[in-house]
Amino acid sequence: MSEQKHLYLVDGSSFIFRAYHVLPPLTNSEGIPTGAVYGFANMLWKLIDELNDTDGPTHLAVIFDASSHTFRNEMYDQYKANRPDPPEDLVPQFPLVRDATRAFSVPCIEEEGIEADDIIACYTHAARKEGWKVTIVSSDKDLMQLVDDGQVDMLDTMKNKRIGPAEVEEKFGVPPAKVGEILALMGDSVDNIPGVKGVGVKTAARLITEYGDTETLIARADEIKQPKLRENIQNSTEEIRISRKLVDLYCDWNLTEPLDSLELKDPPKEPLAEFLGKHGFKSMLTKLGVRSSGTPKPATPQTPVNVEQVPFKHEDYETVTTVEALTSWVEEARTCGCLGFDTETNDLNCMRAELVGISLATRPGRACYVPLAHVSDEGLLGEAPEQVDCEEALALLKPLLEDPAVQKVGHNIKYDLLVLRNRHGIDVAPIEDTMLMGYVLDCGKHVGGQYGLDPAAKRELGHETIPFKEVAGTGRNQVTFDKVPLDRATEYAAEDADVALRLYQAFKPRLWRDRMTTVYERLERPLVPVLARMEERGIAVDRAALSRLSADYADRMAALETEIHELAGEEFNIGSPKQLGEILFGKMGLPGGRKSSKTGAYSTDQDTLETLAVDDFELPKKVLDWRQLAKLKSTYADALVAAVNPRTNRVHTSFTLAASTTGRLASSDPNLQNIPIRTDEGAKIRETFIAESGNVLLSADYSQIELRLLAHIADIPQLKQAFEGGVDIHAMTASEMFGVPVEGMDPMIRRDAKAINFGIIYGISAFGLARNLGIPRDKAADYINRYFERFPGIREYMNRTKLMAREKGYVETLFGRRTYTPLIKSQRQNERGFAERAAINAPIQGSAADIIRRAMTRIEPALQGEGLEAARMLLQVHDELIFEVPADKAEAAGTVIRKVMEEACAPVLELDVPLVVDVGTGATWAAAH
DNA sequence: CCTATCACG
DNA sequence: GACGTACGTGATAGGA
Repeated sequence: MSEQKHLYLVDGSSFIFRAYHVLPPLTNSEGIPTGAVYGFANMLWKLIDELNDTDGPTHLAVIFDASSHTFRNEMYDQYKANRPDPPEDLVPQFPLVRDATRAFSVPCIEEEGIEADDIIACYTHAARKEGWKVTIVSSDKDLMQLVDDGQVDMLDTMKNKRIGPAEVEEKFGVPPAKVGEILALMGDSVDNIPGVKGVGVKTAARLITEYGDTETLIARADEIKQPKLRENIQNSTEEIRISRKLVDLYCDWNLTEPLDSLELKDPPKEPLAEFLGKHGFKSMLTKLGVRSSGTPKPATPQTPVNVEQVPFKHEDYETVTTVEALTSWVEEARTCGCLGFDTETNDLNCMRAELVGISLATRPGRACYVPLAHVSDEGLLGEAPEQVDCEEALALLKPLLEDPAVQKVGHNIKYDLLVLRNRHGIDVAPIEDTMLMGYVLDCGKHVGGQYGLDPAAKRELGHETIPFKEVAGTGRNQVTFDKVPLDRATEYAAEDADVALRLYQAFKPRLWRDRMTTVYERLERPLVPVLARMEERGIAVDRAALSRLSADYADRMAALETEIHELAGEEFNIGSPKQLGEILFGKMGLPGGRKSSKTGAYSTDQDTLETLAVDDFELPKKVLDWRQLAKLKSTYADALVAAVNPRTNRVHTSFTLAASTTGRLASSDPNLQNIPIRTDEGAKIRETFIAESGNVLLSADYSQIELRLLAHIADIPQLKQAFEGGVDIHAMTASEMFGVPVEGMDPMIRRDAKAINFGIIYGISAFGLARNLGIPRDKAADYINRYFERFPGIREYMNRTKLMAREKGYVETLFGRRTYTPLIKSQRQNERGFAERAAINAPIQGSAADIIRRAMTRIEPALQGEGLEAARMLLQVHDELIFEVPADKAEAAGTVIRKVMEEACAPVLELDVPLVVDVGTGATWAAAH
């Protein structure tokens, strides 16, 4: 028996997945995930070392899938089309697993166009012919076809179980040789093998036992007794035949490695020790007889650096002023794979900004600044400092910044992307953004601009960065960056690139540890270039129309002002809430004056003034009108004219990915997400947003997306049915609550139900609902109780969500985005109340935000695929996307856009409710609605 | 710089 | 029983 050769064939792919799911998300010192690699290496070790002589391998190979496209895709285009992508923290482990295999001196075998299963089949057949024993290390059911009495078996190393013909027959009810017939009938939803509807393993086994194979079954299908089954089989003959072909293993391939070359050798110690040491697999090093403290030198020149151990030394940063120095930095950067990167400009607004310099960091502590457009600190009067010619420097930098093998790490890199794209034609890629990493990791923990570079450096690295004011001055003495002397500029600018690189090293392992890599890589990073393009395109406005509106508003305001002053009996500043309050509630003695607890001033907000207006007081009515005009004039008409970029003649907003606690975007400078629409006067502003001639604006918005998500997340059958059937959701709610028929519903009752539906999304309270509807509080409480009675799932959702927030400290969206709720355990009940309502709202608002983000990353490629790249996405307003499209392409583009938006959850998720998108087009934004 | 107000989803 | 309360943003003007 000792002469008996025994080949072990390891199904590499399936094993990686199993190791990944079993082991915790370990990372090596470089922050690269290695959990699956560790599991894999351990298994190989076991196979080599621990099996006894009679069972163990004399020959061994690991088989991988080379690519996802194989000959089966040629046979059937839907094959494995539903396969979700592997988890993000598994992807970088694929090459490492191959490294591990080679470190053990075990051959890796893979072949473009065929699957690991086929390669395994080919080797199995070849070895069997030679009279060898074969063990397939896998638990994949497709491979069970190969099991054979006495000569071929399988080994499930996770369960430590051998699978022979008896085990196969137990599982499938037929001998191994017939397993292919069974698989063809059963189908496989994961691989998209159709099979026959309603046929599982039991039925398949019965049919194959009776008829022998699928062809005979098809030929004699009319003999089947059960009518439904007979019909299904007769209707699926094509599917059965294609399935039979798909599950069949291909074994005509010429072996790339001859059988004998797979002979198991003792792995040479040194490369193995180096591999194990590099990834910190200490227990295995010990087994190998190498003490981990005495681990050989690090394997790569890029020493794994402990971020905190490299001090910040500003004097070590280099100012690059010659072509030679720049060339040498570019060369160094090319080898480092991951480059810290930042740009300096003369303006915070990136559409107006001019590039002033670029900084690079190749490893923590090693960074430089390349000034490109610095002038003397006296401006153009003095002599400019020596620097590389801008064009020449950018020509040297462009290949680096566009090199697909060098990741450019920036903090808020969208800004840098735009500056370099704008007038320099450099498309920086691939990118990483440490601001977005910090945002997904800590969303909700910080407020305001706390994801910016300076606070992040303080928190994550314990480092105080040089404040901008320190180099550029403050107030009226502040200068633009091109006037900062090069030595100070270098300290400041190079530090930013250095910090970005260090933050990357700090965040990357945190992302993996918290399992937030997918959120970052799917919902944040890919949006950066998409938003950059939207901002760059901008949107056209009718300046003349805006100016006319502004003048009209000014006239009407002046008229109102005179009337208001007459009514008040004195002149005062209508725009001052304080003065207005004194007039209304002090001097005139109107009823209902509420003083705010904070400032002690009377409240004069819309609600208050409207209440007074109902009682026919003239002055508050006129103030309301005046306020509306003042708002429209200053915030919109005047501001939009001023925002038109003279270079492009369009308005370019800036979208922030890291602004909100829920995952929504924010728009600023100017904010184009709050352009008026609700009143007729306001809609006139929206009419000034126009398409270029020959084009139309196209608006595509999700209908009731948050309520649909509520129905799905809280699992409310009535809501789900209403959405499924296209029923008016608010009328349905009213009908359920008040027992009135949907037909001929009183609009006021529907209005109440609508307010309640929205209140629920906001984490309803009786007080809030009462105020919103202008009804007594006990009546509002009664409404809420009735709602909970009719839809008990809502209360369960609210309780479940609050509990999750308390126990884990965060809540999450359907796609895994987290919002931390630090105040959920506050002793102050008002703070706690806020946190609870925000916790209830965040999964709903945030899931909607995730969905439109997914759509936005897919829409441009989808349009391109249809030759519709002329349709350009311009704006996002939370549940709406605005495009500018050549008029003759609008219909086709609308079809593509609708499809992408409606299917944005797939393939990760299937909602219990349909998503519906309304599309409209028109010459203006108002008309597109 | 903070507060109040109001535009949007 | 009292406490204050709808969720998420950004821009503007007034006033300390």
